[in-house]
Amino acid sequence: MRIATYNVNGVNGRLPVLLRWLELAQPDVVCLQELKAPQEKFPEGAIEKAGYGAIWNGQKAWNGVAILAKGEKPSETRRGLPGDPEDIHSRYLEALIDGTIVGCLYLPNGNPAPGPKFDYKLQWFKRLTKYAASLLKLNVPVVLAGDYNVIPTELDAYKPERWVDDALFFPESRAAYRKLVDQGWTDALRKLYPNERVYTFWDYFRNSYARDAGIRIDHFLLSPQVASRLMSAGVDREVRGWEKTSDHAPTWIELSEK
DNA sequence: ATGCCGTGGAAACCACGA
Repeated sequence: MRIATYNVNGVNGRLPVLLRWLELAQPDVVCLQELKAPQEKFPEGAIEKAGYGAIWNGQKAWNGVAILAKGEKPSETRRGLPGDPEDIHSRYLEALIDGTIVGCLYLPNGNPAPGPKFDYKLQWFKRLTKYAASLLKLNVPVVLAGDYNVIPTELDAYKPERWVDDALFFPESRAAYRKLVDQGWTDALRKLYPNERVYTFWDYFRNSYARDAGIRIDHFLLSPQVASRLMSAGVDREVRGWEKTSDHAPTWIELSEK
């Protein structure tokens, strides 16, 4: 089973690119972030025509997450993180697909830091960490995939020194990510590429993609029941070079059958 | 050192992103 995560930066503006990539890559499951579309404007028909069932948690203009599954509608198990009824951002969606719990998340950016947006990021992180612990306790296959908006280590940035004043690389952000992983999750890409620079995002400006000035912020965290089935992983980085593309590239993992 | 580009929504600019 191949599971992908892709921050599309606008699902309607990105639709041609998304459909082209789906046709090419044929992932079994896809987690999308930054739909930037209200619930009623999700392109359900086009995605269905491409062979995918979908559930989504939309929001006007910002945020928004979706889960697609080839040939079936994902069975929704959760919409939104627990712990803060005041939080109206659409940043979490979860489904049970083929016996695996797939959580699709879009963690807050947090800039400018410090400030209220950074506080919100850390709060959201805390809620995610608490909820993730409860998922681990289930002792079932769980994949937490998405845009974590965290550069975990210096190995995950083209020029780490450029990011020291950024919420994605603040010590608190990295510590929060480390604390989450240390519950017992496996960072799939880093597990398979322990010493290599693997990027999932390149700025639109400064010719970043051509210079390969990227960062790794889209991650897969695997529960032990899934980690043992991890066969391969990668980034479809050529998609980042397409016309009218997102600033993120699709990232994926391949799991063996149970 | 810098939102330099891009998206969406509202309004001929602004918020937001990383």
